Amino acid sequence: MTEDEPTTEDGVWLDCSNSAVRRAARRLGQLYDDAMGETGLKGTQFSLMTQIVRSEEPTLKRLAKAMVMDLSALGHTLKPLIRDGLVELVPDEQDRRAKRVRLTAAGVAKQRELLALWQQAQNRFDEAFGREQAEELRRTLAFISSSEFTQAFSRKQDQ
Amino acid sequence: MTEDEPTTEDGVWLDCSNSAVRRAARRLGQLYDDAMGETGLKGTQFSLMTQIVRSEEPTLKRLAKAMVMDLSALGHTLKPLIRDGLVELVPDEQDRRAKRVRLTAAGVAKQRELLALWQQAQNRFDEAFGREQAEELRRTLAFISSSEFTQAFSRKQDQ
DNA sequence: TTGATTTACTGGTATATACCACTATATATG
DNA sequence: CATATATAGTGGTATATACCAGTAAATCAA
Repeated sequence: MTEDEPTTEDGVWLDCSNSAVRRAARRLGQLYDDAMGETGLKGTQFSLMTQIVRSEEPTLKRLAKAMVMDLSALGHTLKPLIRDGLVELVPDEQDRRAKRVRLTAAGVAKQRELLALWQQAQNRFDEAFGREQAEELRRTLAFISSSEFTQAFSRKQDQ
Repeated sequence: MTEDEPTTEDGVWLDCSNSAVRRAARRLGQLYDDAMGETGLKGTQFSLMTQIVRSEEPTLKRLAKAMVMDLSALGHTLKPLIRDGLVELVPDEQDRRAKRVRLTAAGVAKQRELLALWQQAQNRFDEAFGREQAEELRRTLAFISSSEFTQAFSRKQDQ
């Protein structure tokens, strides 16, 4: 083997937390998307649909907060799912500014179908990474995603 | 305080590694982008420019690998930086299929300017999260990003 | 009750990122 | 050498995601 095309990923800049987490997100995106197979949906879309179920007809605002996502970004992300009849928006009765998000019947069925595929990917992740460590990593990442962490980060601003 | 608008982020689906890492990526993206301030660039663009420097005139292919990014995605991501005169592509002498990526003089200056802002954000992160833990997290994420991990994950495929 | 402010969402625009089909170049094979 | 194959990059299209400027509805204040 000559020295070109090194298999070791040399020279990678590993010092930035932001960069590190995005790299990992790209990698896991590929892995989980693969696992979604021929369903036509991506891992991100499955996550979003699952969060909608968990949140029990959240408003867009609340769902955006749960996803740590910009409200308008969420709106755009939902469009393909609405177009494909998996998700629908229902005006709130009390507050006519608000819209509630829910899965359609087709959406519920699709989410169930994807759940099995997701579980396989998740199992593979846990086995490859170690179940204990995987759980700890998810807790760690949830902490970083929390507004508590954002506040701690922001407080450091003034020296 | 009444029970509407709960400040606790309840009902968040925390079980998915893919979802967890993306949520954290969105959060850190906001934080690091903020830190880039009025420079007109985002944290991702700074990371990319820094990786270009570290890789010493990589080809697009090698840079994509270092970033754990799809080759064509990298091409698209580079476009605004090329348009703004911060990055340039130079055809390789030996292999005329390949193009090498490098910062222009303006790009080098800009990267240095951003470095100081990035360092502040990174310091805040390390203080808020704990320096030791931050380093361990980055190592962990680098492992997940590695092809070694992808192989381990993929081997689990066949039961 | 009316005017000011805040809140929830929408649409536009820009970057981030992936996959696919295509082109051009390089390499391997008979 | 000529052809088959593999490699590097480009362009199109689609989703992911952010910020900003608007609109409409709710709430607060005088």
